[in-house]
Amino acid sequence: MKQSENFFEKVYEVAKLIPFGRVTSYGAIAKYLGTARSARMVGWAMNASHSNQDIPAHRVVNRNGLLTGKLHFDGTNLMQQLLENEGITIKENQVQNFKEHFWDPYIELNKK
DNA sequence: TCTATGACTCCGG
DNA sequence: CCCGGAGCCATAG
Repeated sequence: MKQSENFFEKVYEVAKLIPFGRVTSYGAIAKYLGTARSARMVGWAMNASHSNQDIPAHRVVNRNGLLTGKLHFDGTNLMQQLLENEGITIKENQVQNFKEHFWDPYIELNKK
């Protein structure tokens, strides 16, 4: 019970730390949280983030930069528009130059 | 208590 | 290079 809340809270915390115009992957967050094999759980946490609008879930995509969670947003292209609004180009539900926009919490938050 | 499912990833053919 | 299957772990039914 408490652990799950802590897990969710951690996911939210990391999600909030994602810089403007940057994106990361579920696996990267999971790795940072110490549950690298639970990338799916990160997605689950995002699903629960509906109650926390402060969570920029649109900045979280799969490791290919694919907007897998796009369908989980209200609109059909809301996620894409939010990202494009941050200067990120989306094509075919995919983040262009994903490698350049990628933000790895495990590295970025650790080296500092 | 057990089974099914998923906003993922990795590995093999 | 593209496609399919298995692993992983937490939540819901």
